[in-house]
Amino acid sequence: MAVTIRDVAKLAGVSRSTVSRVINAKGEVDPQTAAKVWQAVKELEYHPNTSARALVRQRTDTIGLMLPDVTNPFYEKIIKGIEATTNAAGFNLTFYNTYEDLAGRRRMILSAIEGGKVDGLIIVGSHLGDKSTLLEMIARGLPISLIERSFSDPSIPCVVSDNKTGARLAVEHLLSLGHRRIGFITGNLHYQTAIERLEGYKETLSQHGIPIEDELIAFGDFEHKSGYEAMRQLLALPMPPTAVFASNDMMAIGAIQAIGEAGLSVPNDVAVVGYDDITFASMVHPQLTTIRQPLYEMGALAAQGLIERLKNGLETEPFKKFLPVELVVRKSCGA
Amino acid sequence: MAVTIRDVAKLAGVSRSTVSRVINAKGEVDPQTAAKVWQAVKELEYHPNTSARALVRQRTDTIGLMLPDVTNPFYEKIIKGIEATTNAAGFNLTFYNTYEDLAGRRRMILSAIEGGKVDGLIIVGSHLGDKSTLLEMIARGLPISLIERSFSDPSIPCVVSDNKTGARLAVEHLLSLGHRRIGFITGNLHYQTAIERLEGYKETLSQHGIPIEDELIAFGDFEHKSGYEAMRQLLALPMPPTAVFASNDMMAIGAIQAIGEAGLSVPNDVAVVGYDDITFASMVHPQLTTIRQPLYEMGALAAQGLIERLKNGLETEPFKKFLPVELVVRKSCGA
DNA sequence: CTGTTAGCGCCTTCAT
DNA sequence: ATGAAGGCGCTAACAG
Repeated sequence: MAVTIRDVAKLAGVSRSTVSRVINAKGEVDPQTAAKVWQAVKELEYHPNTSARALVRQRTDTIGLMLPDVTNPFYEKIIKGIEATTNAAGFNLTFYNTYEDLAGRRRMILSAIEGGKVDGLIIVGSHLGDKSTLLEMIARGLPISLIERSFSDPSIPCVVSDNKTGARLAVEHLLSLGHRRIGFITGNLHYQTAIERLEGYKETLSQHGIPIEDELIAFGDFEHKSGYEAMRQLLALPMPPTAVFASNDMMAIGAIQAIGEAGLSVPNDVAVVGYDDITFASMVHPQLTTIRQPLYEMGALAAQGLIERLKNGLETEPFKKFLPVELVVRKSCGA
Repeated sequence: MAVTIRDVAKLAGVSRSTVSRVINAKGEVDPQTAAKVWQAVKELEYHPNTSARALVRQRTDTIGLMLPDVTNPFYEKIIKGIEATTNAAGFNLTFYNTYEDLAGRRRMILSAIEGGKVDGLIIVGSHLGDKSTLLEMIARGLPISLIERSFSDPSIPCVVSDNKTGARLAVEHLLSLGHRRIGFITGNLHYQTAIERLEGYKETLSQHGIPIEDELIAFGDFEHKSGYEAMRQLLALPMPPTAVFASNDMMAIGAIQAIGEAGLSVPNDVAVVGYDDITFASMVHPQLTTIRQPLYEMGALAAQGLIERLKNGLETEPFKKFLPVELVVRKSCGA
């Protein structure tokens, strides 16, 4: 059996409540007794039982992070930002991979929070079809923070970045380099970010008096493979684009592969811009010109907001953060 | 307050123990009452409290996965293999990022298991300096499974792959392509895998009558950046290698970047072989020739072994798995 | 400053 | 087939 608080109490010659006071630094305790208790704790290598503690405290001090897939490189910086913040605040972090399973989402959220597995939840990048579930959860008062998904409803805490401006920066960069036939690879259009970036692309072209050609818009789903395929499609056009803006870096990397396989080179034959600035963007050759989202900061802010809410209860004002993005010029455009 | 088993009992007009029997499918219960209970469960959206349940059952049905950094792409396939297996067996999975913090490792393990956060632990790729901690934990009888780290002690369950043969396959492939000056980029030599791959490189060259030249061995640490820097160093040699074998794919990708920046091309000027076959290996351009470790399977096996141990107690025989690797020929060697 | 007491929500004998 | 009672390990009033 594992060592319990009774064992520590016995060894230290005090009551269980005193041990509890000492290890939780609550209430006044004679320094002498405290020392004896710590001594016993060390000697027995006592570790308070997490379940027992959570049960009586009615909180777990852990936050859940729900996203499609932890192992997707896109989430790296968001995760690091969240992790740093939760760690600093003394919270544990546990991951929930949804694998896009819309049907299971509602149950997952409920079982996580209502089942007392976590005190609150951070949800990243949810599908537009999740709308009603999300609204219901918020209406119930469940402590939830959203990243990359916003609602006009002011009661919903969320942090998003400026996707439209991001797309504009990308397109204008290519325009300034002299490109006029600029292809676009969409993300999965069931996601808010994908839609906003597409809108940004279209609006920017229009503003510069360039007609939008449907054949220059290829549909992807944010995955590497779809970027590769979309690029092949664009390359097969009678008049292929001289530049391509992909809705995320993974697809941009896929596009670069397709360009290379076609015997063409980046940026000489085709310029490529990505989106996100994931770690890999600067690791591939040529290094990717891209739009940087402040992913680490977004994670940190979402975590911070949730933690505040957890500490102060519902009286905390729900926050809405709208973060700026920036163009990062590297090698894939020949700039 | 969250709904508890009392609420369900009251609504269904039965006692709490009956509710417990129904939801856990234990003991005989009248189908009629069972139906009433399920009805109440649904109506109230009852979710059993995880802590209370864990406290009385003395188990959490969750397995911990301890690794340096979940967001490192190397772990993707291992994680997926573990996750699929634990899910299928009804276990939850929680991650522990160690960030190479040797000092904290012992405490993390103890607090996870002794604190009753997890029933058992899978530890991936631990530093050689962890030896005593690991041995101590095993000696205590803690349920732990190791991946990418083995001990001669038969009581320690571990799954590793054949690193020496992997290195041999890589070197022989380059040899067969006519290369004679083959550079090598080591991994972090505090890890078993790095040492074994270095040994494989040296032995293979010797067997083929090629002298080992120290200047052709550059030191890396498994990170992308170190591969880049090691390659620059090799390229600066009076007589640079015509081929390079990197101890993992991330460093190989870094090496390709350095080669490209030097105005040379892969595979025409320098051939490159990686190791691991992470997902990215086939996403970069040119696609990476590499040694495939059965990472998914390694994860699955480690999880399986741990779960068996958890179910059967200590009487389960500790397992040792030694898996084969294979050469995957793609584009980075010009084969 | 310290001990006693009473649960937290659930499962599990033991009766009935 | 069902209910009553006890306790998992811990914390938090309440006394003293």
